[in-house]
Amino acid sequence: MSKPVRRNWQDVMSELEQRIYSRQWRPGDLIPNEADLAVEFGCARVTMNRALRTLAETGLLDRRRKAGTRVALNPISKATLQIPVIRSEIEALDHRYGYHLLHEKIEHAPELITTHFDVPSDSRLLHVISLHSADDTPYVIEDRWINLVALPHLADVSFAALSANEWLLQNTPFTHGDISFGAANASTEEASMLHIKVGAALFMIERTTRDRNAGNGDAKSSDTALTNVRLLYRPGYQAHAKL
Amino acid sequence: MSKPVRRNWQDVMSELEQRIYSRQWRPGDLIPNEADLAVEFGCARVTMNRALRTLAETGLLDRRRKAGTRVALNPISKATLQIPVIRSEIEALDHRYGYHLLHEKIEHAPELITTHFDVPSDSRLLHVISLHSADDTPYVIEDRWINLVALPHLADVSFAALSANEWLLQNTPFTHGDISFGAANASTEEASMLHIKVGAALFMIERTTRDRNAGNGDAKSSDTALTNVRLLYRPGYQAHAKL
DNA sequence: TAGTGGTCTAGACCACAGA
DNA sequence: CTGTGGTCTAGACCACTAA
Repeated sequence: MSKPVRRNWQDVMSELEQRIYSRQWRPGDLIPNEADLAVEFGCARVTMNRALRTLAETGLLDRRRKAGTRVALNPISKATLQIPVIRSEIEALDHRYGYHLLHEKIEHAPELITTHFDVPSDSRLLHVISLHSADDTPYVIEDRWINLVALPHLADVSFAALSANEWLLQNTPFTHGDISFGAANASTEEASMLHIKVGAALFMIERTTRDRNAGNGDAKSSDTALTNVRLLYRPGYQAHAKL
Repeated sequence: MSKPVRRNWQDVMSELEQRIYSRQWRPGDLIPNEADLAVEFGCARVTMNRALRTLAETGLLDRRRKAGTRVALNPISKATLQIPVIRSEIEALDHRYGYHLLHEKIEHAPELITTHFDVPSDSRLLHVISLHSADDTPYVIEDRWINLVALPHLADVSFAALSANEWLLQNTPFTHGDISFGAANASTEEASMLHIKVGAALFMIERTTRDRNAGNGDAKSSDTALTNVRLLYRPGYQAHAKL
């Protein structure tokens, strides 16, 4: 029983992890190729591939064709954050979800937004500001711009009852997007909305979602920004993730 | 050519995505099972499985044995954040990296930390505070506690020249951990370290790394916390990710 | 050019959980 | 109990890229 037969790719992966953690394979080391490892572990190459690929995805290994597989020098931690719908997030905490529409208007957007959306700077875009609350305590401010050029049918939707957050998530397919995290001091307005002191540190998420196949349905306006949202969370809020 | 033969799992996945984005399959819909889809697409079931599994991992599909595969109601966005070594992050921006050790002492830790580490509350833990800078501008404060019970050899290491961040990443294998993101107002001390105003909103990352197979090398003290670090970034800092 | 990872296929068995 | 996804296997060919 010198080499207990590993049954599935997760077991194989664990064993590989062990070799890394135990420093039998040290950072930078070139490890044997898939085929050899598969033989050594007594599994099919596909199984070994899955184990190695998964480790590479988590950043523990670097793989390159012909160059082989190496233990990563900087085990770049990849944290996978789940970004739930705000309502779900609040209800999962057993709080009563509340939603208030504060502002909904077609406006000329600041240049920052129009360049981000890649639309003419005098475009009229839909601006929606709303407040989500948990047990009647303000939870997060949602400040959103919607690209009516790409989503013209949204001009008539009212977000009085249902948040744009939910409506868009469930009704607007997007192919990709980018997101950034930061912090901001509460402005006077924001402070009064959240019932907190001016200047309090707020956790901020800013997200832009895009669609490669958007455009009004005719052209190939690839990579169209659909909406940009800035979420300002109440003080003390933290987003959690596992490594 | 009604059904162009899809060659690889990524093509298959794209076609599946299209059916979702085009709302041919709407949120909540039950879609055909793997076997049927494989026949329809003219590929092996394993290939279809890979495509479906990948979509499920990105949150676009919900899969359950026997219950089948459904288009996710809440396409929970999963953002994968890369957490690089601070030095790499700064150098990648073409800035000169600087490091200053501000504090390094074995102390009694606050209870918050000792309970987190699951060590006796009077344990003496290594406390390291340091400052990372970019082109001589303060970039981030690193406030770290190290579990000397699990990592006794660290008692003698000096972090005067090399940051604990790097040393630990490259020398201390960890199997998992958790991380949280938030915001904090700069305290008087923090403000003076970062050369900013008191109260400025700072983006904060707090991370605890653990090891299942730690312990001093003898026992099976599973799930031992190795170190906890709180990073306070200069105002304006943002972490970016793709969706 | 040759070695390595990336992927496909067909068939098989298993594990889980809904009906 | 039975349908579904989860996985394994062996062999094959392909794609990339370092040498």
